[in-house]
Amino acid sequence: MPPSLNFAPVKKSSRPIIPRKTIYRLSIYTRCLARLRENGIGTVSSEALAKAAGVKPTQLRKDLAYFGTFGTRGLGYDVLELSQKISDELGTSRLQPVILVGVGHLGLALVSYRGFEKEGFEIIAAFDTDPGRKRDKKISQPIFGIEAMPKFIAEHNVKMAILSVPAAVAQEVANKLVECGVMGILNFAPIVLAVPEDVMVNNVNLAIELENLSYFIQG
Amino acid sequence: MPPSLNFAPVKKSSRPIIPRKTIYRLSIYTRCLARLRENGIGTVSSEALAKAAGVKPTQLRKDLAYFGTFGTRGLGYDVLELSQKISDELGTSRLQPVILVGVGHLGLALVSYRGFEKEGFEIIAAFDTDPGRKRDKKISQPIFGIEAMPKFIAEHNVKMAILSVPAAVAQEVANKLVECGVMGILNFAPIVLAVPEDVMVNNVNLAIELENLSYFIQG
DNA sequence: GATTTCTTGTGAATTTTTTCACAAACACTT
DNA sequence: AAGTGTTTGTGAAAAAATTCACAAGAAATC
Ligand SMILES: NC(=O)c1ccc[n+]([C@@H]2O[C@H](COP(=O)([O-])OP(=O)(O)OC[C@H]3O[C@@H](n4cnc5c(N)ncnc54)[C@H](O)[C@@H]3O)[C@@H](O)[C@H]2O)c1
Ligand SMILES: NC(=O)c1ccc[n+]([C@@H]2O[C@H](COP(=O)([O-])OP(=O)(O)OC[C@H]3O[C@@H](n4cnc5c(N)ncnc54)[C@H](O)[C@@H]3O)[C@@H](O)[C@H]2O)c1
Repeated sequence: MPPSLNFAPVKKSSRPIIPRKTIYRLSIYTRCLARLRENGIGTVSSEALAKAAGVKPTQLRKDLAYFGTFGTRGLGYDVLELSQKISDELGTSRLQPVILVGVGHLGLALVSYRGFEKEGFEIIAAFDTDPGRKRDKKISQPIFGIEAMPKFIAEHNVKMAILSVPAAVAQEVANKLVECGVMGILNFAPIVLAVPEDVMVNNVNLAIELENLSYFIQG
Repeated sequence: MPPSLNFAPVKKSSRPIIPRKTIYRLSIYTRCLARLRENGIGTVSSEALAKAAGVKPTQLRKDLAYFGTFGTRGLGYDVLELSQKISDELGTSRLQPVILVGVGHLGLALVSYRGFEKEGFEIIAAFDTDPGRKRDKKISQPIFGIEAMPKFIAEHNVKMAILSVPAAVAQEVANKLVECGVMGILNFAPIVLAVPEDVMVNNVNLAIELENLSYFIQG
């Protein structure tokens, strides 16, 4: 789930193998820690942090145990230090360049969203078959024609892309991205993309999320 | 899963207990089956369908085994029949009314998206503190002030909502939704919502999806 | 400084999920 | 109608993830 929704087996070469679900939760923990920090809280127990993150305390501790021990018994975790350690582990200490392909209704909302920068990402450019029509909107990133993509990806060493084109062309565009060297795709098109196994796809399928909700609420 | 991103334990009263991940996959299977149907294919083996869905054949068969046996040995599954059976199980045979709260950049894209209807959902109305400003856009649903929400939910028996308001007010709006009787929330705000345990929240957190991608591609 | 109170870290137990392996069932061919 | 080739359905095994339970360590209190 999202979570959920992404099942591909994951291979990692170096470092200890950390379960994918743990990685998701680490992301959640950093966000909870950020809020604690904003509120001037310096120390937090696994119980309190777990509650904020919506998980059990033992799970939080187990998750952290995969890559180190950071707490002080009888006291808890130093908020700042733990934030830093998780960021280091996730590799989000440095900003990652991301491109977006398909500047339609959804793509435009994503491109104009200012929330990603705070989280360590930046959509540095967008591409569309019909780029001209989008220029009037007040967004800061450049929008290029799709033919400019290969050169751009190479020059900026782009490794991640957001794919928000119609389903009918999504596979074809994904192929092009892979060909250009993109290793991670966040896919909004409601299809299962076929990619080489060293390329990772995370799917965001809103219809499936709704379907899932509807199943579980009607017991 | 993305999905992926949703860890809440799930209680279901009646019917056999089907794992949450299986439910997600059932949704994927129906979509693959729909494409097969469009291509005029009447029968499919677990191997072919699993490949299309990006899972292993034995997993597909196990998933189906949770609620019945629909295949013909030596032949495979009838595409139409299996579609129908999964839809029945998921309860997507009938259209579910959904409302959206927070008609901003993202909310507008979602409201104007015509893809949900095909999937058995319909955003029947949207709500915002500032509804007037949005009216000029060419969308078919009505946009109401937030104060009209309780009455609307009650009258239309709404059980699911999409939440796309700023993070700062998301909890407050979620509380209101729960109070009105909403049982399932698809949450786009990057915070962990606190809700009663019989209310289900599916989170879509794009920054976390990107973070996750970035972790796994840099090995 | 001894004692009490917390809270972590973790091996073991449990639960859940996935995969294996193969008999049973059916289709298709001749 | 017998024989051959597929493909399902499913118990059993394996793997993965979660939870338990508690010893060990550190702080706070007296
Ligand atoms: N809008 C939503 O709320 C929403 C919700 C769920 C899923 N989705 C999915 O997200 C995707 C985008 O949805 P949308 O509503 O923004 O669609 P859209 O039609 O508004 O936008 C698609 C954009 O992709 C561009 N495009 C088309 N072919 C292209 C190509 N070959 N290369 C580059 N760009 C190309 C088009 O010019 C257009 O700007 C679709 O797959 C849709 O199913 C959208
Ligand atoms: N835009 C994106 O691409 C994107 C990406 C990831 C996450 N998100 C998240 O989605 C949410 C919405 O993002 P956005 O970019 O559309 O924001 P936005 O500011 O464009 O829109 C928010 C809307 O909510 C309305 N609103 C504010 N308070 C409200 C209340 N109490 N009740 C009802 N409506 C209220 C506002 O009037 C506005 O129309 C945010 O939580 C954001 O973090 C957005």
